Amino acid sequence: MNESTITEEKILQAARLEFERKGYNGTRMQVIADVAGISKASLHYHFRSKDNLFQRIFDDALNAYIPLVNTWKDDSLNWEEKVNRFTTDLLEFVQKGTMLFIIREINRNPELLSERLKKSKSPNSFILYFEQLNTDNQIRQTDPRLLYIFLQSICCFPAINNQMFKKVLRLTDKQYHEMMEGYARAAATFIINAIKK
Amino acid sequence: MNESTITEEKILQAARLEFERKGYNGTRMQVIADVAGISKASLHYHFRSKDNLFQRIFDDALNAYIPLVNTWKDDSLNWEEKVNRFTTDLLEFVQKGTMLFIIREINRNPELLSERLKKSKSPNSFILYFEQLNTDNQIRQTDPRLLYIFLQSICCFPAINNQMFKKVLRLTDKQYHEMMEGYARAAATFIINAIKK
DNA sequence: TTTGTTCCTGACCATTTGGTCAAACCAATT
DNA sequence: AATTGGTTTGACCAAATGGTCAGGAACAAA
Repeated sequence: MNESTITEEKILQAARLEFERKGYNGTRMQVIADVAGISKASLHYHFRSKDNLFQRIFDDALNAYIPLVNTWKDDSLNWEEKVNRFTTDLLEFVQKGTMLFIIREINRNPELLSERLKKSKSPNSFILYFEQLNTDNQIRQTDPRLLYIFLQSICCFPAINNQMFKKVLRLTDKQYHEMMEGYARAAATFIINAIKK
Repeated sequence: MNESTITEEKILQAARLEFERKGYNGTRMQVIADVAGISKASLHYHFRSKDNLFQRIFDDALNAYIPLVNTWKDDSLNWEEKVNRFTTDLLEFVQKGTMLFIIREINRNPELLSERLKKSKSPNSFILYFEQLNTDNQIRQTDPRLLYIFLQSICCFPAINNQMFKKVLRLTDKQYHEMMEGYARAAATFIINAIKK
């Protein structure tokens, strides 16, 4: 790893931190430079502009997220086990705090999504799988699209809205964290119960 | 309604629009003034500063939200009917687009919440109600706090993440809107199925 | 008509912020 | 030692932005 790559790695790390925490509009190039331990001029040398740097960070975030929610591994597990793994994987990602960042920025500028998601070809494999389960009558008849939304919501929202949940449920950070330990499993069970015959 | 109140109402309306769409950092006082159809100086005459105006808008938003999620009306409906009404009410509020605003700003500055929520005394009435249902063995044993989170998530998240859902599920605006028509009912049924014995 | 009050505005200000640039630095090559 | 090419930086710039202020318009009270 040469000198330049090291610096760029430091920049990306700092930029990720700032953009995720403060959002595009709240982020200052000077702060990124400070956190990365370099000058602002050097920052601009490596990444031409704020927009440019942001695009890079946003792409990385989206590329980590999309495969996670757009694939439904085809393996030997039965559907209940699959639901369990899906919620676990999703929750692990979502804990990193990237989810609010993605949503916030898409909302600020919806173009961000359209530019990047045109390619995908066949319908979501999650949908296909649950359509089949419906046809085979293995679950209570449920619109797979709604099911998808329910599952995503249950997994993603607590990570985004944790401040509010803590307050309203009167939980300390520690208590909330403890509850979240078993959350993936509880969520999966809840969903399974809802559609099991 | 005197001259001043009319102007202030126009300002508040414009400010709400801007703050909700663009967030605190993305909002420009000049734009609020333009939308309200007055000068920036006049804007400052009525609301001393940007912070001041923002506080007002944020308070209004929070005051519309909190009672909605913190109360569980005690009436003659049975628990399934209550779930139905709760989801319906919550979804109606959430459609207005205020939810992402609240979450975004709380995340930017958690103080916003702590300042405003210290007063509430007894545990959330939703929790109390479902604790009782558990004790009476009327539902499948479920941690009421988790249930609360599940319900909130299912209702709030689709309104926040709609851009993403549309893309991933390959739905047009019209299709998505149609699906959302019956969403409150579907969500309630889903939740009821999950905890019904 | 004069005086006073409320509301409104153009012009202006200080600071912040993304971005540029010439000069310096430094390691490798000749 | 001299040259070269990539990297870093302090100083600087133009635009944007929140905020101020003196004065003007509108209207009512004296």
